[in-house]
Amino acid sequence: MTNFKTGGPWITRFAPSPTGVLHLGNVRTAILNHLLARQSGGKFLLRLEDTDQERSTFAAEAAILWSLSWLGLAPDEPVRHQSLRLPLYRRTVERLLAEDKAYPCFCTDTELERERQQAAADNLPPRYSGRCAKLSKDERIERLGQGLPHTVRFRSTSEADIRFADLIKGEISVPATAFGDFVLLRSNGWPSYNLAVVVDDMDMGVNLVLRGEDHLTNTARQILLYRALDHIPPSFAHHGLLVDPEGKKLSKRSGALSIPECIEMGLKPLAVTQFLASLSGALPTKSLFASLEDMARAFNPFALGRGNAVMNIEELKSLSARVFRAEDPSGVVATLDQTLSEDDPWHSLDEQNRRDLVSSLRENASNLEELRSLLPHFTARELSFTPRSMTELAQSRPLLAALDQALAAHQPESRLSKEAVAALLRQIGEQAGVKGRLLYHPIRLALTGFESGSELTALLTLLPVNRLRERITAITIFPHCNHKE
RNA sequence: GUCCCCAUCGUCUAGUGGCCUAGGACGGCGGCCUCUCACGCCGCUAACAGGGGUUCAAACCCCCUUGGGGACGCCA
Repeated sequence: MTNFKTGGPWITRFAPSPTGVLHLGNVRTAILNHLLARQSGGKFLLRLEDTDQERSTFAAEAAILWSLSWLGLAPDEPVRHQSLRLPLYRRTVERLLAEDKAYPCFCTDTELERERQQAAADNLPPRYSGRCAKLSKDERIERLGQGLPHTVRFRSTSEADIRFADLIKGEISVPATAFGDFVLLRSNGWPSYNLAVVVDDMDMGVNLVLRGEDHLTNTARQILLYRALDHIPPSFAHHGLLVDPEGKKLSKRSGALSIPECIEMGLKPLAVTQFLASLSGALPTKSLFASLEDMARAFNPFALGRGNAVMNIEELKSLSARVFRAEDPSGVVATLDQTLSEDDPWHSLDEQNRRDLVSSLRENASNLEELRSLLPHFTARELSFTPRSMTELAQSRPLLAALDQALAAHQPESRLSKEAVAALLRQIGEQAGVKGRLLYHPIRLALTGFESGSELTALLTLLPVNRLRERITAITIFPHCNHKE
């Protein structure tokens, strides 16, 4: 039997319909397909299922492609559009028609709707009755001749249950009665989902279909189609769905984040991919990965979980913060170089200083935005204080004077070493007769304007001596009061 | 309603009949570090849904119950 070990290399695909933005549920499927293809030395393909003319938009298509590229999920072959391959689907349907494996159906929407309501009232499954399947050859020719609008349906009457070995779930059995004759070609000439999927997966050489378990019954339909077309079906693997903390279907407010929203929140793409893959059980959360390739190497398809996965935003955020703190600071430095306004004091810092600043501040931030908001602690030209802080500073005047004096002994342009800072703090602490909070807190306040932040000794090494003294002088002359409190 | 799938700490999971007194991660709680917040480190917490079988032995195999999810479109 084929399984993740004996099969492969896997040619996988992600096949979204361009009808909206990608959310975490969709993306999980894409990531799993991508990692599996990479891990097995196969290929990851991308196909846009834009056969619904009413709902598909170019804006959605662009957003999807953009989101995938943000995640780093580039396909190995050009993106395929189903809307560009209509003749292929049509030819396939004609073949099935000729072999009497499909038939035209002239039932109208209202007729079908009435049937469904009747079935519901009778507590029967809402399925197509197969009325048009029984039409005689002459009746068919006559109606076709009249140019009546019609769909083409597949004769799905199978006497045996449809069985297949799902690579994640194991043996699956779908009863032959689970669905009726389904539509292959709509009355507007466009293919239905099931037809297009089968034709394209065959044509693209896809050998593993990995998708959400909401497609389980579609799989049975598709297997029937493969048989009708004398083609061996690919392997199938169905993962559980993403659900909210209550176990309900993921809704907007329960964490159905879209990728644009993830970007807005400052989440790291690698964190999103790792989180989603680990939610499926196929990747550990403990270690961090440097790249998607790294992740693919560690990816274990055997561990893919069968059940649903509960979306936990806090866990995603915490993973993202870890990723953010672990990456090389130069990327962040470069981003700040480009995005901070030209007159921002940031640009007056030298390269080493900028790196040190980022490394230090990052410990208190979980993403770029938070880091950016901490920057003024160090770079602001003028600090402002609350009345309460000013009281504390006034009381600490002797201490601050001692600090200023001690700083005067150092080169104005230089930055202090950690050791020098430690010695200096000890010295002025003794001089002013204070220690602990009474020593550190006023200094932090005076130098940053904030009551909390990164380690004080690191802080003192980050600014050149003259800047430190400027700040102390500023508050002893006339500090800015923050009236907002 | 019918059919399908799923069921281990709060969450993601390890577990494929004896290595299970059920392991890890995240969270929570406590502590250490510490001027603060965060990071980091240490410790603790907490689960086999219930009931029947099979077996010398069951988290693991079978059945039932319960709970959850999904599917039943000229959407994908």
